[in-house]
Parts: sequence; C-alpha cells; structure tokens
Amino acid sequence: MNERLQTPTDSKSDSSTNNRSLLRGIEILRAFRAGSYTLGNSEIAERTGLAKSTVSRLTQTLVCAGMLEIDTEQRAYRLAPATLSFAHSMRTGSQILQLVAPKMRVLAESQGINVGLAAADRDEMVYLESIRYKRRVAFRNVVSGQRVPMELTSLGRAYLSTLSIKERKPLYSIFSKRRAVQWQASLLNEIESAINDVQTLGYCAASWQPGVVAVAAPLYINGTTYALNTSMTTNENLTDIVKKLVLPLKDLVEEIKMNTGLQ
Amino acid sequence: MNERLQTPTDSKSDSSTNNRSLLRGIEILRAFRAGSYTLGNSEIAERTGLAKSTVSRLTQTLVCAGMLEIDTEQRAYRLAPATLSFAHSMRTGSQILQLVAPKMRVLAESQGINVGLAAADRDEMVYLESIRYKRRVAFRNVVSGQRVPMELTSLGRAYLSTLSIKERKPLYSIFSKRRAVQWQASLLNEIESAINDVQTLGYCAASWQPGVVAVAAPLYINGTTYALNTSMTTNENLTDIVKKLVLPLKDLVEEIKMNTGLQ
DNA sequence: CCTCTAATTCCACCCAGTGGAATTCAAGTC
DNA sequence: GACTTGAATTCCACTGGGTGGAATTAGAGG
Repeated sequence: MNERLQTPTDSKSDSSTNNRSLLRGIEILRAFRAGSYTLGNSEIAERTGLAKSTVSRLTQTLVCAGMLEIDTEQRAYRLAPATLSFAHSMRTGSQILQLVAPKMRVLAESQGINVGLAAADRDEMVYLESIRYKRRVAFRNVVSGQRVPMELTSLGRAYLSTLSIKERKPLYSIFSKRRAVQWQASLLNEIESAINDVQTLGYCAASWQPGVVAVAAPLYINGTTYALNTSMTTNENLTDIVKKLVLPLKDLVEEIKMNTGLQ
Repeated sequence: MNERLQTPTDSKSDSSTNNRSLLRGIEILRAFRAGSYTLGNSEIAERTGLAKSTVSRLTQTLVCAGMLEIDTEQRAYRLAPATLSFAHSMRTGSQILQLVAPKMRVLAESQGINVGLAAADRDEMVYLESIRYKRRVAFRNVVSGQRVPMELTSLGRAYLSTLSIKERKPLYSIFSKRRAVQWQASLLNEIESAINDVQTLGYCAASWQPGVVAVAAPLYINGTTYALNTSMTTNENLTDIVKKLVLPLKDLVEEIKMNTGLQ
C-alpha cells in the first residue's frame, strides 16, 4: 500500500487510475489561494487551463456540494464555510497536533521564541500550527493553514532533506522555473547545503523574510514527514541567533520522538 | 444568477447538471467529520452508500489531489494539510470576517461575554469565528470551523428565520428524522417560536448545552446570510441572562449594518 | 500455514462528461 | 433606449472515462 502513497508532485501526472473530473474540481478549489479570495469562471479557466464550459459546470457542482458559494456583488465564487469545518476536524483529530502543540506552546513561552509545525503540500509547506511568542491576542493572525515556499524556508528545506534524489527532482524543476534568476546563482546551492546541514547537524537555518531567522528539522511520524521550526525576529548576526534556536528545536524533536515510540 | 445559488439541501437532489464524480468525491471528504478522523475505504463506502470499487478509486484520486493522505499505521485515510490552507485563505480573505471579527473581540472584552459568527452548511451551522471571553490562551480550543446543530441552537434558528417556508421544509424533514422523539413533542414548536421571536424582536434565545445561554440574530451581507450570537456560561435564570446578552448583540448587528452600507 | 477481511484491479457496458459554438445575460457607454 | 462588450451558461454530437459486480491480491491474526 505504501507505494501507492503519492509524493506531492506526481499529482497531475498519474492520469491513469484517477478520476479526471474530481481532480479538476479540486484543482479549481486550489485556485482560491491567498490573494485570490474571489474568482470568476473565466479567471478560473485561465488559471487551471480548463475549457470555460467545463469550469462553469464544475463550479456549479462545487456550489451544490457546498464547497463554493456565490458572491453576488462581485459576480464571482468564493470558498464556502464547509472548507472551514474540514480544517477544524483535521486539526482537532490530528494525533500529531494533539501531541505536539502543547509542547510547542511550552517551548515558545519558556524560550521566548516562535515555534512552528508544518507539512508539505505539493511544492509548498503548510503550517499546521505556529506559536508566536509574545503577540497580543488581538494582533495574532491565524497562521494555521498558511503556505510558505518550500524552496526558501528552513521548514521546506528540512522537508526536502528527507526525500530521495528521485523525489526531489520534480520539485527542483518547479523551483527553477519559479525562481529562474536566483536558481542558478545561489538557490540550488543554498538548498543542497541546507540538506547537507540537516543530514549532518540535524537542522538547517534560513532567513527568507528580512529580520526573521529560523531553524528547522524534519520529523517522521506515522509514515508522514513533518517539519518543526523555531524562529525569532531580530537584527543580530545570523550565526549568533541560530545558537539560541537550535537547542530548543533539538530538545523538542527528541521529546516528541520519545512520545511516539521513536520511529 | 441568483436563482442558481443553491440552498443547503438541494445539494444531492439536483443531479441534472452536476458532475457525479465530483459530488461523490466531495461527499467522501465530508465523511471525515468530527469523531471520524481516520476512515478506511469500507467505512467510507458504508457512510456514503457508494460501491466499494468506486470509493477505492476516488480516494486514490483524492490522495493524488492532496486532499487526503494515508495513515500507514491505521491503514486508513485522513484529511491532508491542504484542507487547512483552504480554511486559511477563506478566513484571511473573507471581507465579513475582516470587518466583524475586531468588533466581536471588542464586544466580548467589554461585556465579558462570548461572541460568535456562523454560517449555514446544509443542515448544520459552521462557526466562522467565536471569541470566548476570558479563556486562557493555552486552553482556548479552536472553534473556527466547528459545527453545531441548526435545529437546536439560537444561531441555527436565527438562520432558519431568514428562509422562506419552502426553503425550510426540506430542512425540517431532516430534523424530524434526526430527532424523531423531540420533534413532535417540543422541537418544532421551539423552532417556530424562535423564528417568530426573530421576526418580532430581532433575536431568539436558546440553551442547548447545559449551563450555556445564547441569543442570536441573522445578518444578511453580500447575498449571504450569517448569524451572530452572544452567549455566556451561567446557572442563573434564563430570562435574566438574556437581557445581558440581547443589547450587545443588537448593537453589534447595527454597527455592522452601518459599515456595510445597510442591505 | 491457513483464514478472514479489506482493498484493489479487471472487465464489459454505456452513459456521463467533454469542448467548441451558439446563446443568453449583465453592465456600461454613447 | 439601443448598442457594445465581456462573461457565463447552455446546447449538441461525439466518445472515452467512469461504473459496479466479480475476481484477485494484500495484510493481519490465530
């Protein structure tokens, strides 16, 4: 059964056994990412490359199914409340989150750092949870479900380090297209070096947002690979900060492995 | 275009224009509700009434699409991280939430009560946001996306009050099946009386969980109906408490209507 | 090693889904 | 009010993708 488990990127390729309409319907839902809260049929058609008539029919079906709703003002579709409840049952049911989230909270509080847990979704990382240290509740933005680029973040690179070269390849080709300029210049090297770091030191560091330093490590539980990170806002030297972040991260990883009967 | 907007319950009926496979795929996802975090193919087949071979193929497709993942331990499927990111983009993009959530927070804080915003999904209500007053952050459970029964809650009844009799009918038939005993005895009367309350007083009250009293009012924005509620934990007399909850609720509704160019 | 259950694959049937073209709709614009 | 424009929907003939039942395989437990 394991060999049937899909790696993030063969999603589209494997058109043999897959139900075309269902794949397309999901692809339409996926078009509603950050920054595209409402979409019209033609824009969806453009993004997904589907025929307009097909999109029209599928969006109707998705409305019926309660996954989309119509924004009468904007003459467009948006994600329906049902999508929220999927996230809710996923979060409340997730054994990993149940186990790890409290420990993350404790660590964030005691060390004064941010702690995050993410998983891969195709070519991006998705936060399952992220505890931001010392943010006023009112200002705390919801990060659960937020996407960050796999190729730039410590989380993403930590995840990449767990893949075989064969699995990495298709992802690399996506990255190189998306960041054509940086790729040859430095990005590929950064990633490979980060992967090496994880394999030798157990973690990697990155700072993809100015003033924020993060270190991350992979976590293999129940056949799924996650990535844990610790981070903080700072303008100090990167290497100094890393020291403050690494030990807490390693401790957390160890503690979690203890609790899961070490994989 | 408006008449194409689907009311919650004709979801399944309208098999004419709809894509069967896509509907079925979504229905499979919907089987993963609270309490069913992991499901095997046979259990899914049972719940959805689909043929086992069909379920097998569709779950494979959903894994491919990144909506499900395989739990190797449990020999079953669970919702994938991508579902979280749908919720994220829905929440961050929602104009209503952007507008209302801060006001809800202020109200909860100033009045020492809980404030919630929900929308209908078929025969249930789904919380978009719920501000719980005075809960330690660590104990605060995530409620966004939580489902509550439409027929029992003030939220649900406030929503029902906005529907035409024709739209209510199919929902009533669901409720009467689900709560066969209570329905004839009292439930139908309670609901009708609540609807009447909303139409005359602008709100309705209910206490479906012991020790928690809630009042709710409908809210029509951008062609979609939401419901707002205020609630608190108490063991005082219901009617006394209601007074404390009603004014804040009405103020909030008014304030929101002001900001949306009153529909 | 055998048994039992669950999951997957096979297969023939056939209708559901497809995309292009035509039509309808909504909203500006003169 | 008629015209124009862009989008969304519906129509239609074609065909290949999806279906469910039966057979097969895989895995877990005794």
